[in-house]
Amino acid sequence: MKGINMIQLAKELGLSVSTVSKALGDSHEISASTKKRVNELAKKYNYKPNPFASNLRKKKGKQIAIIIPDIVNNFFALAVDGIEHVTMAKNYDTFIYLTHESLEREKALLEHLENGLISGLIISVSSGREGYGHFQEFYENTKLPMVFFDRVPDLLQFPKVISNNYESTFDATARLIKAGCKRPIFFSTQEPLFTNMERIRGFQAALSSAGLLFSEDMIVKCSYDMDQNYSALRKIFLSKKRPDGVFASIEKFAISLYQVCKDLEVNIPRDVKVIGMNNLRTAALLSPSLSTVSQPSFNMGKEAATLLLKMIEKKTYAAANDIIVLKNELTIRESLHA
Amino acid sequence: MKGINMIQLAKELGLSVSTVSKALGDSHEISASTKKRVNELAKKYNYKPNPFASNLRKKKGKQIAIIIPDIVNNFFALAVDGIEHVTMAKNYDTFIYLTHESLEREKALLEHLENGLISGLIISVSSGREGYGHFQEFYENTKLPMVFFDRVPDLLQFPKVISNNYESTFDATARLIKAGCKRPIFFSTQEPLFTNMERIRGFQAALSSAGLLFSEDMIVKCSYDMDQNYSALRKIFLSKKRPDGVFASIEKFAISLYQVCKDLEVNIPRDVKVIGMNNLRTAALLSPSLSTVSQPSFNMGKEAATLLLKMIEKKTYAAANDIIVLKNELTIRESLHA
DNA sequence: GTGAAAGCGCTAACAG
DNA sequence: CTGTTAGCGCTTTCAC
Repeated sequence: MKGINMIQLAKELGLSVSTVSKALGDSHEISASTKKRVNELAKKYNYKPNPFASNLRKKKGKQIAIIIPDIVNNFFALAVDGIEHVTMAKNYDTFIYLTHESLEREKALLEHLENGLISGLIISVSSGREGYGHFQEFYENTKLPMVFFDRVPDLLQFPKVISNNYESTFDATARLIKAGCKRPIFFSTQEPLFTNMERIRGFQAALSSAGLLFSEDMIVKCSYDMDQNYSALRKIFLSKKRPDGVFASIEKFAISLYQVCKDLEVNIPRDVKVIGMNNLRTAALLSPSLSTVSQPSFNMGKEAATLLLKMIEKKTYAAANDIIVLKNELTIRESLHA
Repeated sequence: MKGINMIQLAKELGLSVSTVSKALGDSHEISASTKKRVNELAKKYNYKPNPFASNLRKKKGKQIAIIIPDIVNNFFALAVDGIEHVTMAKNYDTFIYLTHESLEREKALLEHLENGLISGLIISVSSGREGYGHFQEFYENTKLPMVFFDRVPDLLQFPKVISNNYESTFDATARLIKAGCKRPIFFSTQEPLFTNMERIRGFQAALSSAGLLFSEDMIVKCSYDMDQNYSALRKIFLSKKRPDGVFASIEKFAISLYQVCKDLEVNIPRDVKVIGMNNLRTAALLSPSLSTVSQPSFNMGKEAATLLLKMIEKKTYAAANDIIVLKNELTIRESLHA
């Protein structure tokens, strides 16, 4: 029962392997009747073509990979959901790899994937600290279709799916200011990620357009480590130059902030107004409810996967410069009330 | 540069392919000096063995699969994180498949994976509605190592990683009662999942041990659809026989409940006390902060993967009856204050 | 310690 | 419409 192969099938049918192969591939050069016979016997024996053999022969397969920094983050979880949605529909198998924000890990992963395991790659970058040479190199070595989403290497010529970070951060910051903030700060990642840079640009532009002065210490580099983050924020809120508004660019950051404010009895929104960039379903249930800029994560995943599969199946050419921009959504809640 | 293979390597080295193969595999029958030469040239050319060829030849590979109902759920996201933690360390590639609670999808997936793509499987089941024949069948057909976690098929003889659902639900329910609840209810999944059954058992036992009467309508079957769920809960809280305590067995359920209570102005914890089974980082920040039973999800994933890889690498035999039980953690917060 | 040869299961020319 | 043949790139006897 286990491991019946085409040769045995062919033998039992009194046909040649190649005929069987073509029949199973629904080739036009095979008669309907043989196709039927072949398919029936294949089903009877629960025959499944060996993907290694066929991939080896065809020099490609229906496997792709996702490389993301983290899965315990609603944004990425939703994106994976979106990706899986389309790969499943098209019968692709999807590998998942997590970099945990480690550049080393990301490089090692790409190098590993040069072995030809996959036919395409969806990536959200872990860091821009040392440039994106490894992606370029991967591409040179493999010529594999790659699509980036959200955290994209801005300087590289690859198809990308992003959301309108500049505009939405501009709008959010404007709301912060409108609600009375004179000295809002921006909780930023430590790495020079394009996504984050765009948001900072939006933040700055909103300040300047409201006639407020921007200073470097308005950008607070946060850590992905919750404990470290907590201490750093605590220090800031204990200092005399306490901020009166916060834009938290990452899901985790707003959570840390809420904890700090709770413990220090800093009142949100009276003492400090907050907007968080995230996709937490619980945002509306926090105390106070958290105003959010949420990204269309599921759809970003879907778009990225759709694009990738098109490239793999060559239904589209030279997608290399495609940039798909989706819209973020601003939801004002209690944390921003004047 | 792209696609150099062993034959070319061998040619350039003036060696035979088999020698090169053995050298790269660090075989004892190859001299240290040739090994060195081979490895150096391989590195120089960035040679990567073709996994399809080697998998085909060896009839197995270093790929495994995860099948889970959902990734947009902190429990599963954390479990995947735990799994990836160990597969990464051992250089396994990990496929991810989502069933979205669909039995059909689950069956189709298993059937697909009978093609031999993977060497092992980690599963959290989507439903027990029609038994677990498909898992048994998959095993008969493939003899592949399989490990179940959390949502496990209780009647099947496979290794499992679970947490102490009975005990922790018992304890949680006891706390609900101790806080004054006379008529607590249990928000349950619709499917007869083992996990859930265990929790219900714990719930019932706690009632009976406190001398309270159990009635069938204390078990409320919730939907995974948030909207549907919302309406159903709303109805319950508008009825005259309003519950005074809730144990929410799934992450989403507590969220829906909070929304309903907020909208209906039912006060938590005064009017109804709540404990939720989940791993939300925001539980402490909800209003009121949510008491939780949290599962050791990351570790469950780790244990499951560790066990699976051991089975694959035959370092352990007949693990078929292994059941690893980890402990859940009860955290009391405002939602339960008397 | 090294090499020759067979073949994993499949696909794709090419012939007929 | 069907069959023959030649590999895909690697591992593994078995000789030497």
